[in-house]
Amino acid sequence: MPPRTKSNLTPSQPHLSPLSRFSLAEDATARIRRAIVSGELAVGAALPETGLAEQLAVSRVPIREALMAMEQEGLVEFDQRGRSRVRAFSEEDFEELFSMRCTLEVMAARLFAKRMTKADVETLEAMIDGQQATQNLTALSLLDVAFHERIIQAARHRPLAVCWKTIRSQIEYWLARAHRAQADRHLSSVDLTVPGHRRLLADLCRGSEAKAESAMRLEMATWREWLPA
Amino acid sequence: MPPRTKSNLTPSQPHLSPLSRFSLAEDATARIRRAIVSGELAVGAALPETGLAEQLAVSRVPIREALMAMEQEGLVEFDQRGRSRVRAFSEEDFEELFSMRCTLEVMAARLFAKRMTKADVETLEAMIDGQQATQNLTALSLLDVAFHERIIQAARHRPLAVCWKTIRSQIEYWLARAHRAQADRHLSSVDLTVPGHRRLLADLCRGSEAKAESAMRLEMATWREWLPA
DNA sequence: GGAGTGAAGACTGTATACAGTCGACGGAAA
DNA sequence: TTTCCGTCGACTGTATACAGTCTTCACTCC
Repeated sequence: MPPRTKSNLTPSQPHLSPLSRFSLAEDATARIRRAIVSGELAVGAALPETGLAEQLAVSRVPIREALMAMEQEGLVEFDQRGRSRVRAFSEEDFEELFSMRCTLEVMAARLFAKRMTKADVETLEAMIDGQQATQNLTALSLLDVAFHERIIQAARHRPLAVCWKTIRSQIEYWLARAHRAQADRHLSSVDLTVPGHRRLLADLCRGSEAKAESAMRLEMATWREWLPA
Repeated sequence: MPPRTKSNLTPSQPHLSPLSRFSLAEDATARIRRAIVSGELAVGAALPETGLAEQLAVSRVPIREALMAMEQEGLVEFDQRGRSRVRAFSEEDFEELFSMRCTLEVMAARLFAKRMTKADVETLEAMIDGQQATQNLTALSLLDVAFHERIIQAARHRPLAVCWKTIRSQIEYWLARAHRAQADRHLSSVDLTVPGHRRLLADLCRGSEAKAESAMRLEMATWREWLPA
């Protein structure tokens, strides 16, 4: 690295994206989310602020923020007294989650068909290639969700993105849960996911809202059937 | 009130709903929300935690919670440094809000057609009667939103209710804003709202999902046209 | 034995204290 | 005059302290 004097630090200095500083609250949120999605924290487990603060070696303040964020994501629920637990999902919860996802993703598909850019498509293609190269099931499910999220981002619709955030973690939870339940059966899931995504992307790119909608409905139905109850 | 001795306090004591204790954070949220919706807090105004805490005579902790909740509701936004401001809405924001509302309410209408109970319908009818009796424009707009929220509650779909909560306050904001802008023109809005709601409710009760959807789309279109940009 | 009672512990809600960052402003040097 | 630099003030992020509530459980009194 060349020696850098003050005079080298001009405003036009390129390629130095600002340091991203995560707060302790954000870190705690990510850590707790991962613990719930992975099953490390069992369903119904109590989440006392003091205990979590001790484990994560921070004060209760960032933990409180994290728990409130996780409630918004639907992974944590509070009782009347303010105590939080890992949310227990019922069969009905899953059906509701699925129908909500369907509604939001169909809306996203129509918007995508109208608004997509070349860069969007290239990014998505690259993501599919990344899925192709994956053998790890957990990683594949995360990439799967990330792919759909990218479509929603490309829809460039702020309220839609906010709504999506309220169900995204729950979808990850269900996928991870399914994988844990029958890791063996799904070893071929790459062969299922990748062509499905390629076809979906191709249909979304035709520019027809109606075609985009039906393609997304097909993708949703596939996901629904694939996922055990 | 009859004198009450300890022996009268049996578990079967009726009609004493538990005291609802609002936390300072909830109170602060409601107060700040009202201030933004009513225009008391101007668009773009800084919302320093210290200042709000002083005004509301609480510490910064409940204020922080309130601001985070308001961000989720879309009325407050944070900059990179964590400072919050009253969100500024653009014309595009309004269009996005409207299309999101349309998607969610159509979904709710279909669910309502399937799941409504007699009690739901009676409640909604009573709400319409309440609107009929209103002359105050601000009160009417709140009742209008409450009516639609009641339909969504009757849809009994948890993720849908969560998504609705992310846009509800923004809708109230736009309605209040419209009323402030042209309070005179809308003195006849009762005559517009009440029959519209009656017709909507009647169509939702026919039990046909398709009819419910088209009725709700009509209601949304009416709202859209009625609301100035 | 059973119901009432009181003290202890666990936990949240709220307040206060502390630390670090960023921007504004003003003064000094080129 | 312009630029650089340092100080100050405002504000957030985090930690710690305090207060109040609910549960539990043993104990006492009937």
